[in-house]
Amino acid sequence: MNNSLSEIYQALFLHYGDLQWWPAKTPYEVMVGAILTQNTAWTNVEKAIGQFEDDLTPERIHHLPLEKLQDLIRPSGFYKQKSQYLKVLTEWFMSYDCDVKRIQNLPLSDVRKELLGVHGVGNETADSILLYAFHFPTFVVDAYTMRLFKRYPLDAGKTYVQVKKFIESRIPADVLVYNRFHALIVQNGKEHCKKKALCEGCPLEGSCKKCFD
DNA sequence: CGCCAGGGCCATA
DNA sequence: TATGGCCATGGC
Repeated sequence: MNNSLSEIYQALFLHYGDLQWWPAKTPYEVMVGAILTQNTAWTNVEKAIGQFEDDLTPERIHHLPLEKLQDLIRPSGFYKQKSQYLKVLTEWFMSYDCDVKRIQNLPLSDVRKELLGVHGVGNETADSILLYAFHFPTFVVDAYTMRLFKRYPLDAGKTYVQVKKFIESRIPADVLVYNRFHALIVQNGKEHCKKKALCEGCPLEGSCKKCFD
């Protein structure tokens, strides 16, 4: 990965160190968190997941009445939609007997297409589940990533898939590296690349265009 | 009080 | 392909 994209990775890695995601106990908890965190602060997701008191399983969600499920996840916001999303995503998982290894034996592109067919699972949620729950080498693009490449002098493309392909074509497919890079982009984004650019002290200061959204 | 967070769906052009 | 409205809570 000898290109200017790797310079971003190197700069962030030197500054922040070896960050890792995803804070979850089981693959299924990753899936749930991926839904609950949609346009939502992670602190709110933690409150919602905490409501389950260490009993967060596909079987429980499957049998829980919709209203009860909504009560539990309310702190994460958008609870009416997300309760539906959790239901259908859980159905999908159960259609594989909740067998992660069985899913991992399928082609990445196939699983990705299936996830995108689940109502409530878009590009980022699908990639988050693929990478963090199933450990497929797929890169997760998010709002911070899009923002970074709008401001950085690299033509990574305009759409989600374009930016994703741009990165994946320049950085070898590696679960650990993709995990770390995404975590670094988000950490940096929280400090320096929100809607308002806060470039002071940013490890990319000087090479970034500093343009605004 | 307003802004915004680790999006996605849907209608519209 | 690309906007815009909508969904909802909690931290700051």
